[in-house]
Amino acid sequence: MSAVEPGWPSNEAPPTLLRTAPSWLINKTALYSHRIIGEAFAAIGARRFHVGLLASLVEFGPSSQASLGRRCGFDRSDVAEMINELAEAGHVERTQDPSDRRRNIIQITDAGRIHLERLTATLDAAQQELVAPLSADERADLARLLGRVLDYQVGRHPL
Amino acid sequence: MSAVEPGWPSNEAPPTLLRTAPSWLINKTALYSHRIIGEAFAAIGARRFHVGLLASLVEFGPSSQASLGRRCGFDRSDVAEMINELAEAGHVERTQDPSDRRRNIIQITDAGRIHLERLTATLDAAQQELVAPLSADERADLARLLGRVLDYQVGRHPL
DNA sequence: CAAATCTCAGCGGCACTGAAATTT
DNA sequence: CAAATTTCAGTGACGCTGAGATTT
Repeated sequence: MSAVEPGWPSNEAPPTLLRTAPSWLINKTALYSHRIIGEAFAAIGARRFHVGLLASLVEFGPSSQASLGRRCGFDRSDVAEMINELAEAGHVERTQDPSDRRRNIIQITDAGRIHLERLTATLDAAQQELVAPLSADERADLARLLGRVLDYQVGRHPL
Repeated sequence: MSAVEPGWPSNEAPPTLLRTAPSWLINKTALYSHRIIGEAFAAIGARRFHVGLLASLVEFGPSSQASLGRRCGFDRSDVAEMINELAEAGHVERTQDPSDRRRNIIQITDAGRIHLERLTATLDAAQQELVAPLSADERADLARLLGRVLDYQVGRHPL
């Protein structure tokens, strides 16, 4: 048995300080997550942010851009751009709120719902690839632990 | 008991699809990690990449830039820039390898070792903040699970 | 007036690509 | 010639800031 983990080139393993640092483990795992999910979405002409926005609109109904941003953890200014793209693709409709004319009301379209179904299936498959080495129990543990950290941090600073 | 997790604005929780997606949990947790560690390092005039490179040089001795990049998971071209910065600050020395003149030999300096000690202390404190809501056992579980995912992914595609 | 919303222009950190030059 | 290393120029996704215009 070796001190080096499987998968690493045995002569060029990462320094112990990184290997045992939760922040490094989280960041590098997030990098693989980006790659795997990003490629899977790109293969169907989608982007990572689509799924959160559309799922939000389905679960909570029509929303303002600001509310969508708070739910999904996107900056207000980025949401404007994202909605441009989703509206251009016909996945959402943007109308002005007559009862509060500062706001846009964003609604998902039928095409958007269909798109979301593909996104969900694609995301599920990509995520299975991501956490492939973990058992079902371990996947649940990981989600639980990350959720605890996230809840705590969100309580200190909003997403 | 409510269905909404603590910390979230009760009326603007994230959609269930995100909340239960491992990729989203990882990405958002990584975002907080970036912020917390980044700010802690900025407060002492340091950057996140310093710690990995310097720790690598201490643990494994003088290395080429390519080797440093493979150990820490940095792109070859980014390493060149990073070493520029560390050399400028006097934390490393860059000399040409006489036995293989393609390579640079990067060595940590005494100032670099002192810098690393500060970095390590700062990182430890920042990481405690990051995983504050978890018990010691849970922190170990989280590191173990992330490490398993990382090892698996590194085996498929290098860092 | 204070606060919220939308929009735009721009910035910075970061991962990455492609290509050139050198050396093995 | 093939492969490895360094370097540079540039790209793109992403998180974020600041400011302006509008409305509540």
